[in-house]
Amino acid sequence: MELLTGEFRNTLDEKGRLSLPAKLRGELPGNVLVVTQGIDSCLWLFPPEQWRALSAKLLEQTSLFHARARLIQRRILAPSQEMEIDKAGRIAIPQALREFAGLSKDCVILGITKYIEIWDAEAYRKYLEANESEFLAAAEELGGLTF
Amino acid sequence: MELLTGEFRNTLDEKGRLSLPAKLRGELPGNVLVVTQGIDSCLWLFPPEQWRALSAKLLEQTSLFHARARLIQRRILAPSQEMEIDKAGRIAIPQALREFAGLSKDCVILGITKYIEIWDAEAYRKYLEANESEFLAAAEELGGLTF
DNA sequence: GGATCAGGTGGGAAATAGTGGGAAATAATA
DNA sequence: TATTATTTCCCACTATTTCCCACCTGATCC
Repeated sequence: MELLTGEFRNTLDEKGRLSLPAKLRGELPGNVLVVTQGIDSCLWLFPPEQWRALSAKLLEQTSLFHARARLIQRRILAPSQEMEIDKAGRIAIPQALREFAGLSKDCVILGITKYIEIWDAEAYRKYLEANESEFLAAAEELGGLTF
Repeated sequence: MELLTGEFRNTLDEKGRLSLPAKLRGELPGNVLVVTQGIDSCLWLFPPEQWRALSAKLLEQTSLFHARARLIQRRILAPSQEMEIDKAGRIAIPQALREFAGLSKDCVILGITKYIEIWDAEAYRKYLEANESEFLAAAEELGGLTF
């Protein structure tokens, strides 16, 4: 698996299906992805292997008897579902997740090296707009990196 | 049994029955679940095996002679009931538990890897809303997890 | 330029899941 | 014991999901 990258724009159809760009699909190990709620209003898609690694780490740190742990479990682990990529290269996004991310028709698909994000196009535009200055500040902090 | 995950939204009918999502049902070992009061206003559903393990651990740590222990026992162990899943894939939620979790018509069903939670939809929305900043703080702390 | 191909989109039909409700069985009440 | 209420079992309707195929569009190739 090479690095998953690229920004794409596809449409969610009436049945809640979204085409994964062929460029990304080509880099995936199989035809199954784990879809879950991201932080910020987007969805995260992981290849099952990666997800197992991440969720195992999360589970280690959490106990049913700590409020914070329950919050993490409910917010990240619980919403996750394994979904199969159909013959046309689409995944069906479960309804609860569609609602969470506010997906309507136009979606943005981001390849972020090891996982994929899905945003509602409009929501993503607003997110970028709202965080532009924060981004510039973060970039300043990276100043130490020489290039 | 794989991991039970996914967030679903089903409706409690007039007779107090709730469909378990097929996705979750498929991962369950049998057709019996132990239902009990959870922490926060939700119900917990365990496969009998898991429940035995958890309740045994709870009992070990607790003594009849400590007030706190009795509280744990009354709050978690006592309300538990074994319920059977009917042919249509539903479980009947005992009235006392329905009241505890404030279940009305719309319910949220969460698969949390080893057990299932049931929430009133509205109550869950409020819980998430009330804890959003706590969640973001917790997520920041997870920053140590490399991925 | 026209044919071919691949990626993306839409939709019909069959199968499955979720929901509601009737009737029999059981339990509770007077 | 008669009556009422509750639970259980079963069936039926509806919505959703899944599977499959067809179409459109833009790029490539001859």
